[in-house]
Amino acid sequence: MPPRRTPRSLAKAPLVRDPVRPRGTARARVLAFVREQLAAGAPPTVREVQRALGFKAVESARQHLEALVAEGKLAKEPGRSRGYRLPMGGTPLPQVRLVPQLGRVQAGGLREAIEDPDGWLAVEGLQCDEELFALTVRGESMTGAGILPGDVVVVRRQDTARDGEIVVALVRDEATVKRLRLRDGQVVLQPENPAFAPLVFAPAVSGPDTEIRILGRVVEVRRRLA
Amino acid sequence: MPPRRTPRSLAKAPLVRDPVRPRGTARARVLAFVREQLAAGAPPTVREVQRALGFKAVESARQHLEALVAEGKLAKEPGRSRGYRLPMGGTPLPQVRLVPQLGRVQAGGLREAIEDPDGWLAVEGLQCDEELFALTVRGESMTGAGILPGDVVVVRRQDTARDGEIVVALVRDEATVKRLRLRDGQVVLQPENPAFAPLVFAPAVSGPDTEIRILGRVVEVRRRLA
DNA sequence: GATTTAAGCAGACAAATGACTGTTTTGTCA
DNA sequence: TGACAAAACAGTCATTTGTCTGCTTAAATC
Repeated sequence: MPPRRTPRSLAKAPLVRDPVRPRGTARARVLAFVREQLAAGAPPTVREVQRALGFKAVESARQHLEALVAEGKLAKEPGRSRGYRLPMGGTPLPQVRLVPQLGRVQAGGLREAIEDPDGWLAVEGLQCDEELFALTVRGESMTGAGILPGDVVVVRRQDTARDGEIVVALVRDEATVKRLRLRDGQVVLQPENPAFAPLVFAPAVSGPDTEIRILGRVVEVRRRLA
Repeated sequence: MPPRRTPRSLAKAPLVRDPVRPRGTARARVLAFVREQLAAGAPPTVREVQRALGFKAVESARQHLEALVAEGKLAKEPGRSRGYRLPMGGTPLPQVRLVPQLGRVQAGGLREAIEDPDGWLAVEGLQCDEELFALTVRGESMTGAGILPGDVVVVRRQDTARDGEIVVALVRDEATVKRLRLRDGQVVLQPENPAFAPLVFAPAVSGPDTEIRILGRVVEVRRRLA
């Protein structure tokens, strides 16, 4: 809705469009067009469907859309503009959240790395106020916990953690994944691989000034196979 | 904390130092919300941003959105409702796809189970024409491959697989995850745990009539930690 | 030929949505 | 403190957008 300042020529500007090409029934072409628009970033309005299909009346497009909803080939979010979606069989849609995926984390540069991520990861079912990021695991020190090199870990940003939790810690300017152990006033980063030795630190409380700094807790592990 | 970028009034930028804001600035949270909505299927309206961020005025949300466009972190299609997109130069959003998550797979009931899933999983970067589903792993037979009980595997539906791939196979009315080995005309389902024995089958080609039937190939492994 | 049915058309209206103007609050710094 | 700017707020309006009602046309059906 570009009010006063926006020229109308821009307002009517193109969609992902194809000229008139009667392929399939009108209804099938409506469905195909909605799918294209959804893939292109946003579902279309009824009038965009009308123009794309060459209808002379808005209602023609709307009838096709409603018919597709009745057939179960489309879903609709009532009361919203551009409310047509792909049907999900009645089960509720997961709450998807995008999490920045970081390449390399340097000392102190966590915040900068989050600001300029290498990519984005879709994660579900997590609190909206949690600060999350994702890292790719290097090394085989956690294979015993089912975390292999190349796996992606989703990390909840926090400065402290409890005994037994798997954390991402910054040790000597390098981020590593280990299991945290708190014993006798010591902080131990415990690998889950007999070939690796635990890292033991003195202070029981981590902070910006200590040798070790906890960046966060691992809340999810992902692995892509080929 | 490092100095923030200067988003506003670039002409006067040198004189005015940017104030240090609390962790999740409002503008950053607006950007995150738009990204999430785009991943969920459609960009939000200005008023949806307003409600999500808790603004009491629509204009507050709109100013943030326009500022993000000026910063180049968002793009806008003028003249359209829900016209905010990601800029072409930025990091691309993952193409999120929803995959049905199945509870228990009975013999022959895969198609029915897919039709009526227990839930949906957001998966990215996969071909749109692939038929995918998700399963929860039972048993410890694949711990050596980093697949633990309770993990969720994303499976690409296919009847055959190649040697060495991790597959989901239907054996005696039960779906199991194993590594596939094809040797000397035999089909071997190889566990990755010394405590388990491989399952050996005669025919090199699986089908509806044989003892074993391959349901698909594991393409992703996920594990949630508390 | 009359009836029915489906598809499309035309126009109108109300709600949703984007945008504008002006005011108030809030935080920073001289 | 007071000046200043950014941010947030409140209210209003224009455009878009969904939806409704009634009408026309064409094909199928009896």
